[in-house]
Amino acid sequence: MKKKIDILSETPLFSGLPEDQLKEIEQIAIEKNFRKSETIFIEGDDGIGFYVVVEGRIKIYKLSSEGKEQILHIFGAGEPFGEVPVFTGKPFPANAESLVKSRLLFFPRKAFVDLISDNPSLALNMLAVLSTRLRRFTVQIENLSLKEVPSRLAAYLIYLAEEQGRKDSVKLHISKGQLASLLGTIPETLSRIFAKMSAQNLIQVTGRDISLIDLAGLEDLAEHGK
Amino acid sequence: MKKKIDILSETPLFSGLPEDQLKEIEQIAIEKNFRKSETIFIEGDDGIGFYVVVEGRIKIYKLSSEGKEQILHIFGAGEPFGEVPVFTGKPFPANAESLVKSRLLFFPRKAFVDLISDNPSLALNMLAVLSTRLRRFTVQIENLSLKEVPSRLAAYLIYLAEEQGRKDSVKLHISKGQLASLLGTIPETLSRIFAKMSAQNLIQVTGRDISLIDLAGLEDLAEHGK
DNA sequence: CCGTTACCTTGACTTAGGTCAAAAAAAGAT
DNA sequence: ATCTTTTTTTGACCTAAGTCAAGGTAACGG
Repeated sequence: MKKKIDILSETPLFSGLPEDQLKEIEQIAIEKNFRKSETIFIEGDDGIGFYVVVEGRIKIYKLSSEGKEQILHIFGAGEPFGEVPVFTGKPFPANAESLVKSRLLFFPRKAFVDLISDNPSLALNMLAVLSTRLRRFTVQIENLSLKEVPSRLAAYLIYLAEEQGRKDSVKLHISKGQLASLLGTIPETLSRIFAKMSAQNLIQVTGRDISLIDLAGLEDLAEHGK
Repeated sequence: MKKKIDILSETPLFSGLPEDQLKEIEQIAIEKNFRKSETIFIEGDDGIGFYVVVEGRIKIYKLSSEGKEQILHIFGAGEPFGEVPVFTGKPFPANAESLVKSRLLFFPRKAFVDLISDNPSLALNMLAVLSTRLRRFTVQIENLSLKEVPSRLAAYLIYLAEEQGRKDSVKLHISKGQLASLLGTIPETLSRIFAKMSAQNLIQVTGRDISLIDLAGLEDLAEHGK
């Protein structure tokens, strides 16, 4: 089991900060544990602080009035989430739920704002985190509105391959149903597209393991359409 | 013609800052002027600074490989844009173009980061700006993925009515073609939906002037589907 | 090991909304 | 005003992807 301070020093939000400041940060952090599928907050809740994932996996999502889910992010170890209300003063704009048993650190709003106020590096780190998040949303909007589902899936597989440091196979860390929700579609459609891409010899699917057979083909599919 | 410093004090980014700091900020700002339909930056350009709109209107957008456009934001007086590269160090994730003749202030990256570094209020203001932007993107993703075009249009009209402080009529400040792009659709579809909503006596359209005849009906359409 | 539950796939069908083409209407320019 | 260009509308058509329904497969607790 990792120590809190080790996680802190590894998260981009706190990277490059001197030891004594990390200790201060650790002081205000409160550990919270969640089992699988627990709600951490829901849309409209007042945000009295934000979280950093120590271990586990958290999904941030929206629900339509008919119950369809769109996943906005899936956060893992070292990633902060729920910061928006800290700086806007408005409620959470989305829901958060643990996908697996998770250990989180909670940072109360006021204490954290005080910390940022006399710590420019921390402020700049947080600005970088939020800016990176804006960048990702830009890509997500582009995908949803300008690309078709097969292209989104191809792009996601390529992204996963880079993230996992392999270039010929990837392992999904979420169920295919959740992947459908992340890509802005439904399980039936995703299943059919996996089948089609397999038939075209772009990939080979075995449960959650996916071999990328034709990376160039996938890149082409991701950029231009089929 | 407004003075630079008046605009600065009115923008949320600089609100609440003491006079002498505003003067410092003004020092580093460089005025730039653009005619209608000029490119300010394109996706992939290195961001050497960000902008604040003094007057005019700027669209931030993405293009698909086939040339379809998705507008991400339309910014008016007092609003900053192009800040993401300042804090991530990566290139612009989207394109920016003037919709009309516009006057901007440009803030060079380094000078601005220095300013933020010894000015916690400015840092917190910038965090609030970015957080608000994240919130808006959340809504945009929700709209694109969980709502149909008529609902998005209804929601947009309601938003405009609030913004313009009237509750029975709004005036579009962009062309219907641009509105289509903002809503993630195409002009033909938007035109048909305007026609249908008029037939249903929800609205009445006269050029860019739109009367909101049945606000309750619009709200229902925006929340739940047709 | 077996039953239950959750997850995934496949088929038949429907539909929102996109494409293409052309006309009509507005907005600018000379 | 009149011509030109841009914007908007309308019609006929097509297709990606959603819905509904039913099996199949894998995962899990007892």
